[in-house]
Amino acid sequence: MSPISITIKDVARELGVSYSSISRALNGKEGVSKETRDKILEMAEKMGYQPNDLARGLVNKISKTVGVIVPDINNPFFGEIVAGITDASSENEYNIFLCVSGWSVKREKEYFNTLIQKRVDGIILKSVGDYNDYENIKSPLMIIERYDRNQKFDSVEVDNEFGGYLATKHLLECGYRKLGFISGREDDSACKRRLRGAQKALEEYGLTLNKDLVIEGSFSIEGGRVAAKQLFEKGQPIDAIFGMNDLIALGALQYCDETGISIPDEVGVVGFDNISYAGLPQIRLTTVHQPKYELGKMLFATLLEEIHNKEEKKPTKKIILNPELKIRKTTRAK
Amino acid sequence: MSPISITIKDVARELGVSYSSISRALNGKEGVSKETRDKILEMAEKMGYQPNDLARGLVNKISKTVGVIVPDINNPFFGEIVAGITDASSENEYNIFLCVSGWSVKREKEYFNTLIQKRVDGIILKSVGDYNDYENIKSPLMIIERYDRNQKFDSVEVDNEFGGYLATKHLLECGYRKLGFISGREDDSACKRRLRGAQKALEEYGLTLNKDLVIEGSFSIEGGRVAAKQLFEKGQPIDAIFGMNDLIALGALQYCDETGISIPDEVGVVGFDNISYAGLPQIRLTTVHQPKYELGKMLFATLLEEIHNKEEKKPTKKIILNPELKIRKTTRAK
DNA sequence: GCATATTTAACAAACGTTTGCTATGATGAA
DNA sequence: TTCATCATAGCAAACGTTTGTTAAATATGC
Repeated sequence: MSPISITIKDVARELGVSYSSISRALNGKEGVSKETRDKILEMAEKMGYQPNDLARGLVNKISKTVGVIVPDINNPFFGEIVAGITDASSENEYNIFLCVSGWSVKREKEYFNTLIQKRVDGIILKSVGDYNDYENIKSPLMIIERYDRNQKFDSVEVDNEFGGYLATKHLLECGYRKLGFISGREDDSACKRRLRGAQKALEEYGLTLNKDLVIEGSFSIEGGRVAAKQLFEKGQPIDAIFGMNDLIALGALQYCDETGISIPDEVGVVGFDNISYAGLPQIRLTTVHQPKYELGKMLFATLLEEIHNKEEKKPTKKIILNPELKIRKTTRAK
Repeated sequence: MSPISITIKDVARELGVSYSSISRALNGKEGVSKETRDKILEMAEKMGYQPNDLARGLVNKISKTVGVIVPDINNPFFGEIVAGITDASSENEYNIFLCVSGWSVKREKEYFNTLIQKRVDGIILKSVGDYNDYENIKSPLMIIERYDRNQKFDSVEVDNEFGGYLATKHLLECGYRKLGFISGREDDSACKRRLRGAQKALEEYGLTLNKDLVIEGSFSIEGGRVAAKQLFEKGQPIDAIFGMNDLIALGALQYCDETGISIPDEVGVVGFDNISYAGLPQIRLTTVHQPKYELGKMLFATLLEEIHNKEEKKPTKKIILNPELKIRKTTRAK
């Protein structure tokens, strides 16, 4: 009757050698002669020995595991970030726990807790709540799109304010003047900063951001569609929409399609993120590009640094990448 | 100097009680009086005690963790399946390790190994290689789109052959006769079965599947685009394309757009999966719907059953859901 | 050939839990 | 009062590793 799972001790018994030697041989540490090392390696291989990472983690206090919490894995923005993270992590022999909060603060907190219990080495988080809730966390934490006033955590993100500025300025340059804005969540920090950028652009044109024309929707196609409906039904004239992400912009486009509003003549639309579908010939959404995959890679790389230098308290890092305007066919030529 | 992480022993010391009592209290087991139980719970809470799941897993031999290996997280087909899996797992207090093989057999194998080492309770796998490689695995294994001749593993999937049949029959009913097929990978079992269904439909129309008109591409938009190019440049007349997934079909559409081929008059296109973008008003791709999210939920639920009944060897389960044809505007009316 | 340095390997403690067993004290029956 | 019963709580082993320390064996220097 073979054991469920064969351990270091089984190999040791088979070879009549102590298990400390097995451990050292397997980990390439010194203190074993080449001869016994080879013998051990061979036998371990032959017996199909697989180290138990739970036990390893317990003694090493390193689980080679990180947690990733995102609100929505089906939004390609997060999908691509996660792709970057998994690639970077597997290059470093790390595994990731994927947690999808579904925009629920409660679930996010629960996930955070179980990750702590799983003793992950670090966490990469896009919070839907308040980052300050995580203030006294001891494990390394990377923030996607941070905005904690205290700047307690490392973060990697695109310059959202500048992105919002680019998008809005473009609409204005195209001659649109009655801009509506569709945000994702009331207190999403990235949205806030994109709006701040928008305001800047408007001011350059002697305009001002009308709070009435900023609709709170949700970060999804359907959310964009209903928000667009609300926007148009307010009665105020609208000739352009800045959707805070591509999904929202896609939803707005859908609404215009349904109601026969012609794009880009009657109304111009610009999104944010540049998800892959935005570039399809049938869509060709004008949008602000974010280097999502690279963002993911950097998030992991920076987290890993943090993990390695856990001891020395270095100043928090805030890495900012540049967004880029992609002009396509949902805005008219200047 | 507070300890890095506070343990059961710290709580015990604080309370002057043995740690077995702590454990029993925390786990709601009997053998502790209500009085001490309350005292313990309160103190654990106050000290911010977080159980160590590594230690727990070590003794319980259950890690409350499952591994998921998919080829590509940015294909919404897998994205939605994973969403279903994560939702189901979090309902059951499980965490998932997300592994993205990038269609590489080597990476898939490596991931599989590390998952074993992490002592996951089970694995959900879409293999890009041969399932028989996993023949003598002891841990519960769920297969996405299985085709192991020996039927050794449980699986949940859509009836691919029927789906292929539906798509092809639809093209024929619309009057298209010169069908080209774009497959994802040479030996992808789902593709094979979709083609078998296609063959059946062709035969009903007295036609036969011409191997020359089956192109091996890759499961991506770009893959679909170049495969479509190849298909048309073969010189044989083509008036319809069945892309083995929506990404491929989208790529074919893109090629047609670039070369001025009009859809659906000159050429009809049908895809497979019904990813959310296929339904956008600008796209409206005719395709075969798969209930992806539900697939994910069932995959996890079935795996969990397996985990719980690990002992008794039950016959392998093969759950098959029905696909559904979504007729939209990339095929002309009958 | 002897003392010493060095390599190799074994022992045992530790990591943070769970749990079977035992000891203690209280309770109840006779 | 005495004995059996029972609820409560403590002890210690176990899970599968890593690693500091010690012991044995071999090699080195004179």
